[in-house]
Amino acid sequence: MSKALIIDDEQQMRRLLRMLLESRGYEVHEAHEGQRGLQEAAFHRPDVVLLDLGLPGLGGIEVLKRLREWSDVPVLILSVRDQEATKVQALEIGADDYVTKPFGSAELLARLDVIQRRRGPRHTPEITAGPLKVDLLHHEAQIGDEALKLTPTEFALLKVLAEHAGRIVTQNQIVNQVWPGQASDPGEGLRVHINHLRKKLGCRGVSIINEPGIGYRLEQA
Amino acid sequence: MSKALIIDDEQQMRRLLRMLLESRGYEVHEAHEGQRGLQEAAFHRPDVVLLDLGLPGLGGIEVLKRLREWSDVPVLILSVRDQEATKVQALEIGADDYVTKPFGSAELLARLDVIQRRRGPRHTPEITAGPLKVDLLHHEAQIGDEALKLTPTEFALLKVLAEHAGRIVTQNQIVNQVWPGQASDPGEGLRVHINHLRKKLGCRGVSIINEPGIGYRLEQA
DNA sequence: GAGGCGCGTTAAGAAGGTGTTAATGCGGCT
DNA sequence: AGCCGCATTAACACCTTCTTAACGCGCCTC
Repeated sequence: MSKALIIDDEQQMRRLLRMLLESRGYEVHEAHEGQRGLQEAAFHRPDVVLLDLGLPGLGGIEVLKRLREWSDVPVLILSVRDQEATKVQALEIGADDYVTKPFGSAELLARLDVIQRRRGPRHTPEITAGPLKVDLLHHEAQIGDEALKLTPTEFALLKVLAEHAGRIVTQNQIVNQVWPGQASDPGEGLRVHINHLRKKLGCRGVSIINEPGIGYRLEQA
Repeated sequence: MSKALIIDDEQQMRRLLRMLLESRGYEVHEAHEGQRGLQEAAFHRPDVVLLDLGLPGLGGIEVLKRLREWSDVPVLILSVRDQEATKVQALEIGADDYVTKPFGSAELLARLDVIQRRRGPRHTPEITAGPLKVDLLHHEAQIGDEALKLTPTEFALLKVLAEHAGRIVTQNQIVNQVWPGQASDPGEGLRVHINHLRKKLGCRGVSIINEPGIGYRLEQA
């Protein structure tokens, strides 16, 4: 039997969804709050997740992000928000479909079937900058076809630079993102790791440029 | 490069879609009529199909049916009709998504990405990675012809690694899947079980590689 | 041209993560 | 009750990575 997980704060909506799903033979679990939903997901291993975007506390987008850190379960977003930007964001993060409330029950069930009959490779959020690809989920980076072997610090550093590829990144920005919670030490050891990165990048299409007194910039060359 | 096929009778719509798709790097083919669309699909083998429901002659539903007789290609339905029954019918026949005209271009592109990353059914009750076979149904694993005697925890661990064979699996991912519902303790005992697995795997074609600070990777060697 | 400043590079100690073995505790089985 | 298998915990040696420090180089200022 397939298992479904409902994450929604409105009790009425949960009841409606539960009825729908149970009529389809699903084993249904519920959570009324994001944090709790993640726990339920880890525990019950649902075959499909129905996630409301308008959650109190941990928001729907955030729940989806965290869920995708370790699971590729099909997720259908339910929301009252019909703004295109929101839809696109959710879909890009890894949602499998986006349905606007109010919705038709038959359509919802049909869309549930669709996202379950096609399971595919995990959606991997990644950053691309020229020949460089940074896979945030798997902590893998590759340049062209060749994989880079990076330490955690080097990876975090490359991530920051790649996110703003082509633009200057302040030393402060880098330090704050790579070593969060620390004083904004203008980077004694930053230079060392930049150096390591440069060596590993070699001269294969991207290079780290220094902007004296300001910071660094990832450049395609 | 991915190939897309547009089947729509309105020239203006085809031009709009072509522009959108080409801006995304697709190689675009068009058909203004159902029968013709099927021929194009057979000839070009597109990676995704955008199908209008309101076609003259051979209707969109009929096109989808015939397409599904021999092809698994992801299909996104475009239609001015917003009736639920129509949506459900299309989705049940095998459409992967249903977008109502008029639509937002960003949303359309996002939904295209989604249905393409979901490609390829993975209902295999069995995972293969080089000489390693993991039978999820019978909870058995074998390497070459020889069966492995694994404890439940070791099996769950090997399963996670084999599912993403060749790629890095984060310690978080492992812990969440092998010991669900627990705090994401980066595994005191994870190392022990990895050790046990390595011993049982021996040096018979697959090995577990550690990516320090990140996780593990199952590698054929 | 001498000095200061920022940066690149290298080396070495410190910190933290990992591999391995052994001991403990729990539950099922005889 | 006693045995056995497995999960968990603890302990320690080892290795990778991080940090710190030192030094050379180029550029700018004075």
